[in-house]
Amino acid sequence: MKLAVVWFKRDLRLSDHAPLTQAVQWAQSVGATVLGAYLLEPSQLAHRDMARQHLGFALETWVSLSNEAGALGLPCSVLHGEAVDVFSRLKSAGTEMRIYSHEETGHWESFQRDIAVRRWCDTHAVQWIESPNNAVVRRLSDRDRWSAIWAQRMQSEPLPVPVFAALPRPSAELMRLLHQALDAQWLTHINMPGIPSSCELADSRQLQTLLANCMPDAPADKLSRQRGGHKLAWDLLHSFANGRGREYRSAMSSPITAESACSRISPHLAIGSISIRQAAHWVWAQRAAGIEDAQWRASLKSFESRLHWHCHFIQKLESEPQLEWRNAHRLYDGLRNEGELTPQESERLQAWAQARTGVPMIDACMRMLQTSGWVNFRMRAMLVSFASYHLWLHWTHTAPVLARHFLDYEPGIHYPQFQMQSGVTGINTIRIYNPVKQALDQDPDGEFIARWIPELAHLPPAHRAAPWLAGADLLGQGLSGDQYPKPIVDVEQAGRDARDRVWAVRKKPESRSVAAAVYEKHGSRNPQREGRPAPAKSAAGKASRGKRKASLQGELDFSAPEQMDLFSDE
DNA sequence: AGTGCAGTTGACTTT
DNA sequence: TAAAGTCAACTGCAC
Repeated sequence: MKLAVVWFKRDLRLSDHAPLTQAVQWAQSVGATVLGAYLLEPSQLAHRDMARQHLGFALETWVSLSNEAGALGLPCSVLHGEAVDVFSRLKSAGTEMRIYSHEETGHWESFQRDIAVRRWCDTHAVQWIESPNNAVVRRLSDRDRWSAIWAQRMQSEPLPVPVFAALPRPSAELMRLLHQALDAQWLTHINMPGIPSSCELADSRQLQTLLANCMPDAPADKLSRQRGGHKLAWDLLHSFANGRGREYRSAMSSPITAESACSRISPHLAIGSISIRQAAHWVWAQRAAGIEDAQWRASLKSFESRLHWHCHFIQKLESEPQLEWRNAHRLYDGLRNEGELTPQESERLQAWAQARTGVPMIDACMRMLQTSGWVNFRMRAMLVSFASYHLWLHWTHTAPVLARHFLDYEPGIHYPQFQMQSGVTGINTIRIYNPVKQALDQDPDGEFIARWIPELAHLPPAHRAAPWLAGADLLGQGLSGDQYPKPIVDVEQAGRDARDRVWAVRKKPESRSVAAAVYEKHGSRNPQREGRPAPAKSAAGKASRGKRKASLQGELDFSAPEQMDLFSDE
């Protein structure tokens, strides 16, 4: 008896899924049965970055995949247990087994889990065939070549949903063996005739027990987060194209306009209900139709570049998984406290995480995130900047907090971004966001602050960005410490202090050579972004400045590469 | 009309 | 997708 297990990880889709396609091909050639499996692994669910919303979104996506797959004739099941354990049980059903999956770029524990699975497969005569994920390259030796690989991978046609009809149905004998091997409680809601459907999955007592064990302290799922399922992902792209995204490029910066002008497909990309290649082909199809509107054209271009950057960041974690817990540029080690928090640090971390820093734009963005699981990129960068610079907290303490809040949490984007926004990569410009300036720029009417911090809504709009500057007469009218806190730091002073401390490291003579090594391994080689000569100016003084700049370009220019950063697609 | 000057703008540099 | 600082050109206005 032959069995091909398609191990779905963060690639919950049926189309453009190479492992699934390959499994079906093999199964047809040797008469094997294909089983689609989604694993709920206690050790992975217990990771500090995981929250119930992630599992909720994943299961919604899985249910839609599983129902469609069932209708097409592919049996799918959720299997509970550690990966090696689950595969051992499947193998013990006496099958000749193969595992098909994508290469996963995840956090350290998933990396270790994959090593363990690989070792188990090698010693148990099980073939595990992994396919590359999007444009991420395993064992990339030369960063210079990466952009070309991205283009090559993206340009090939997305794979269609395989035809399952010709596959042998799982025999009663196989089903009996699987049930026996997995034990009834390990095999949940297989989508085959006569077996309960998966729609009650998220409410099942089994799952609640599992969650209670793995995430005992996790807050409840977010009620107003986006919902999962590949159909919803495509709906988002359609509404984006039908007007919502027209002003994407100019509207993505303000949290007010970004909410609807951004594509919002990022959670779907994170769980893989749509592939980067599918999204890229969608963009190109829009463009092929011819675009009259300059604004929409610019927005689409902007959107496409984010698909590129998505993989660019994940590639960093793929190439150096230690980035999850170690600075890219080791000279920054020890700058902030990585160990146990002092009581003061702990208080600052709590205030930030609980949206009571007393700095309205920070707290407003954190509250939006807490409620919905999403805020636009610029505001995410500001939240990280504030924690890392003004509050002087090490990113290893703050990254898990936002990981649990981001519905679109993607480890490969999250950690490189946290390092970048904390100024510890050495190859990126140090960006210290001023939350008061951001409030005035992105929320000039104080509308966003009033929405998320009703305690401040009675203040005149001009005072909402920095209520501590408001006169005593205004403060007396109900704005007091017991309603909305005073700022826990002096924003101006803390920003200056942080800048001085980070630049002190950056200016050390040995810093430059380490940065060069970081750039060699991780830096962006996008020719459109880098080494572009400044446009020549006519005036003599400007020409001489231009010349000076040009002469510097032979050296490693730390400000040009990596100028464009993002947490996720917006 | 031309000059001096404070204030503004924009390009560019520094941190 | 930073923010602050520098510098020169420009502007509006008073005289």
